[in-house]
Amino acid sequence: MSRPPHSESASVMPPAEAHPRDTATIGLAAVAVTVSEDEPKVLAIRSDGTDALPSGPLEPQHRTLESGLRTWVETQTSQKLGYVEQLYTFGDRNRQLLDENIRSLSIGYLALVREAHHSGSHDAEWRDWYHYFPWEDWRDGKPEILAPITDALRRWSAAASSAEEKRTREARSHVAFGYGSARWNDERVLERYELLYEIGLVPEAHRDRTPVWAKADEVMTGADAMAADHRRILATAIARLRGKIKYRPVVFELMPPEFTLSRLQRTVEALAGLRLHAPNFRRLVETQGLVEETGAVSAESRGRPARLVRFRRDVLIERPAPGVRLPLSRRGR
Amino acid sequence: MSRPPHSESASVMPPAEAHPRDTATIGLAAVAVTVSEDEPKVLAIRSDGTDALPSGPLEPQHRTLESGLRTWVETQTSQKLGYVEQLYTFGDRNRQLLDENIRSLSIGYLALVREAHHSGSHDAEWRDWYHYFPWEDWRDGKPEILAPITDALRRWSAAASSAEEKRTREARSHVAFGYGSARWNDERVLERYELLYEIGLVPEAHRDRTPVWAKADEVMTGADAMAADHRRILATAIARLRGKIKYRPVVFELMPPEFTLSRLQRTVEALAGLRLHAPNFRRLVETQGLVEETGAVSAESRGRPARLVRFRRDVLIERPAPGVRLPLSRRGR
DNA sequence: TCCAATAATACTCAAACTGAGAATAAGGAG
DNA sequence: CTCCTTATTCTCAGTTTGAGTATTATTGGA
Repeated sequence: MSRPPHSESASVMPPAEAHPRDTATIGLAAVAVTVSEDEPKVLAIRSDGTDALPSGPLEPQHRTLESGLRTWVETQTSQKLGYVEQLYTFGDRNRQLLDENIRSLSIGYLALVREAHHSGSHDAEWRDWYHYFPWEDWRDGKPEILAPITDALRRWSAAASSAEEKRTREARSHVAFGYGSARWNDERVLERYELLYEIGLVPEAHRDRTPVWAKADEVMTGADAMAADHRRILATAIARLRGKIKYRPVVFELMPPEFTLSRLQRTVEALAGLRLHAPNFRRLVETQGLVEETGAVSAESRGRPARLVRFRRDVLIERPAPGVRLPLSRRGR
Repeated sequence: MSRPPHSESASVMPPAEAHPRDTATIGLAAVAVTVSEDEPKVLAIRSDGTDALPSGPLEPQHRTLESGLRTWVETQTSQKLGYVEQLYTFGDRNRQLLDENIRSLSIGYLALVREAHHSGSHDAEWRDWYHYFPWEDWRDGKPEILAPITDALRRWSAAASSAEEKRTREARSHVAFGYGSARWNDERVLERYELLYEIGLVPEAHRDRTPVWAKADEVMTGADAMAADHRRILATAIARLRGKIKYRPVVFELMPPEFTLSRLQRTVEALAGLRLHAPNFRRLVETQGLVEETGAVSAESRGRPARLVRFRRDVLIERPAPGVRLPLSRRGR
């Protein structure tokens, strides 16, 4: 009755017959992130109006999934990637089968890039990720685009067909966008995007012909869409990164070898889309032993010069799971 | 120069030509977890000696990846799955191409099952996951199998060809297995397994013909291997689950509708492989408002009867990211 | 030259949270 | 009735966190 497990290792299981019905094309898509001038940037390919992530199909000459991804990004953008981590494998949401028997999947990756290389002739560009998600940036207080969003969410809740349904819609809206009974949570990026998609406030939903509540003319303006499901992949990446900086020292993958604590703080703020309380932030970084003195001093700033520090490699060994917890400041909350 | 992004959505990009060189078979594999009698169990298929996870190839009739997975698990084990989450997509580690042009990937999933269904005629069985990872269970103090492991790790470090290499090996061993300068970290399950694999202390490494340091006769006894890369997938699942219970109320997916706090505690302990301090555990659960009184009382235990509680659904709304942080007890540390 | 603005850094304090242990409560078995 | 077992409550010191205030070191004018 039970079939043999999937034939991943031919050394254990006899290989399944290679039958065209069982195949799929694998897309590889990269969310390459850098922070420059205190803004989070993502590597995007601009063509005919819509932006896309660097991506391409997995090919036989790619030794591993990750090397295939690196190759695609390099050929498309001349950008070398540093830290790379797999995010998620997306099924073909709208079942756009290429032909009857072949389906397509895409594997999304998060990549962190220290030095943004300026692509010369390419149509690749580092773009502020808040162009795609303006509601995610609370560094200067509540983003203005949130007002029309919550208005629409309220109308959506009001349009529910039952009291039960209405409560569910309200609860989801509150949790996702942090109003009413709930607080803003910087990590719920994907949840927010998916809610907007589901309701139809985002152009992708209409383009994909998903059945939605909102009419096409209610689609939100002021935020850029992306090709295919790339904005969903980007949302996944932002969510993952925002979560991860809190328990793993990944921010340092985005910092130069030597940096000041305020530069570090502004980098974290850029990613989290939140302001932090400076004294508490430094206390945290210092007591966690995440950095060490270089002895040098930065001349960058107008005010008091800042000490230059570097990442302490050994924290990876010592601490169980060091990261940069977020000492929030009131502002913008 | 830049190629069009991968053709996931035909509505945006022209579909790439369906070329056999670009295809792959997709395996779906499930780590179905339950906790019964205070032991963490995983659904395994036993055949000819080696255990395997329920798994099978993605097929055209599967509507989504997840539904394909559910179908495979049900046909192979008659077990219905509750909560399901995608874990990771594994490339074919040993490049076992089925033929020249088709490669195989497998997508691993974590599934949580409240009530373990007892498969009658199937060769499927719920097995204690510590059979595969005996070193992961610290509930009764340091597991005995750790002694031979750290011995081997020390020999491996000593066998390094340079002082630099030696230090790296020591650091990795210490971090992974929590001795020397580092503490045991319950979440480093995958790291530990991969280290053992890399060194060759685990039979899979020899079976896969990976070049390893250890000779075949040094392979650890007392732990069960699995087919293909299934033990790696299981390690990924355990690591994910151990991490997740700390910030999301997922344990409740494994609990019956009503339960006692000590049952809840023993479930968490089973998953984390650690003992917790009971008074602090209840304080945590109560102050987080994760449960509510049912009014009823359990007659189960020999001592004082325990109150029955149930999961408070609204915590999903209220709290930013509630979970069960682990108030460890000294014992076993 | 000195003052204002600016940025970096240090210090303080109350509130909340944690780890640990002791103490008490409510049953069952003998 | 007493001991054993498990559940539950309390206490307490130590640590961490959020928030505010103060101080220090520069630069750019007035």
